[in-house]
Amino acid sequence: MEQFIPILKKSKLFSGVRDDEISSMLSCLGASFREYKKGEFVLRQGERLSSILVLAEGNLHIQNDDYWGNRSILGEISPGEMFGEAFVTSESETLLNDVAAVTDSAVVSFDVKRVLTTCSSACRFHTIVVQNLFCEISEKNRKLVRKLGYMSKRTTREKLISYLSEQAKKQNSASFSIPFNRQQLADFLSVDRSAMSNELCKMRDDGLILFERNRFTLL
Amino acid sequence: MEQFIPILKKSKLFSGVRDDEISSMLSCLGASFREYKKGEFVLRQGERLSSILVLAEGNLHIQNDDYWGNRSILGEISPGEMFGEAFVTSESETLLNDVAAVTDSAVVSFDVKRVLTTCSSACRFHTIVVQNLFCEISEKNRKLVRKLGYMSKRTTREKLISYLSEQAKKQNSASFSIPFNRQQLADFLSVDRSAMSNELCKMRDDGLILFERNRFTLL
DNA sequence: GCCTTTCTGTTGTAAAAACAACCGACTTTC
DNA sequence: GAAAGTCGGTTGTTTTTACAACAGAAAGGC
Repeated sequence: MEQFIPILKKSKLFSGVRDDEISSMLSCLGASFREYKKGEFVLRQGERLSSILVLAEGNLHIQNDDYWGNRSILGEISPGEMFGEAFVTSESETLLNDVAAVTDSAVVSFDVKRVLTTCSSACRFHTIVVQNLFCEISEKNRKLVRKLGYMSKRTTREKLISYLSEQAKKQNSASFSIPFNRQQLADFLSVDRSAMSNELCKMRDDGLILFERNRFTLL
Repeated sequence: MEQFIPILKKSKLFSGVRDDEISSMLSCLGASFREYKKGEFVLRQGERLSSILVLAEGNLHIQNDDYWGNRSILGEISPGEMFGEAFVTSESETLLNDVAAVTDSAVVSFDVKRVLTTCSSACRFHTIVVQNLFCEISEKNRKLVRKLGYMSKRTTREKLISYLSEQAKKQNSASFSIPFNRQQLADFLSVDRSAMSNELCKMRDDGLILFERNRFTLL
């Protein structure tokens, strides 16, 4: 487990926690670790979850496939990000989505309930981690709200504009890369890929954007 | 403020906290209270927020109106529910939506940062409230994920079915009321009201559902 | 009661998206 | 380096939605 301390140290959840504190938390919380091959499922819809997970390396998609094979991508997880946290508090509710490894990935998991329930809050790291936990779950919340913003737009063009604008803002530049290919972006925005591809080209012809592969520029 | 203790006691945030503990928290956290008339805005998009809010009575909508007057309803707040919590942790980010009073409402606000930052976690209520806070923000998170589930459906019919099924499940009955009228439901699902109304009738003709006003039965 | 406002359903038309099929460019694999 | 697979773009058709305008029912005010 020790090899992940540098990675965990950079994660938002352990931000501000010293190496030796992380180390003691890992053993205290019975942290475990697992690797996943590209395409493998880290979590499956309908499962129950009792641990919080942090992606150590790789890339994950939170997604959902219906009977007819239509995929919907809820979000994307980058290294250092926490996931699954919203489902550990509910005894009754099961996972609403699959989590799949887009590339070979490594995941660290541990029982965050213990962070919240043990009365050892006197320790410095407990206080910090609880705050970090709250910050990161809030951020996830805002991410979902922003996504609902894109999805509530009525036309594909509006969805694209709101998503791309947000990315430009986030990356502080009119030129930026997105973490999706065309099919994935379409699944993320819940539109048809070919129709979206078509709309992107129209937007380029209208002088709104430039793009090449997953790199976009807003004009 | 004291008059709200019975209401706050029933809220999820203070679940498991004794009256006298709530009382001391209120003063400790400098809780304040305000009433809003029907139609008034409790929060406006773009504002910064430093307090967590709890609805004591009435009904609120988290919503967003674009330039052309198209409204999008993100969610609905019932008495006892917390809101605004996802925006207190971010110094930089401003509110993404308005919060409007659908009926005359009363709101209690207090600085939850103090719950998290003070080192007085030794007190019983601090521990409980932090746990409650985590549970409720997780629940909010799941609510958003569920909403994204409805919105990711491609057709109005599918959106309606997924939303109505979820309500039936939540209320544990094939017959249930929803907290929206037609226009509000359309704004919630981001579809056109008349088209949705039309689709509902087709679904009734197809023997899928029965409805009258805001009461629905799944068949 | 009567008037006004709000709510819901209906219809027709125009616009947009989904769907399906295909093509060429580029990658990967053996 | 040939074959298979992936990716992005294009086109035409069908389906669905948005939009607009209207009408009847229900609710609320005076």
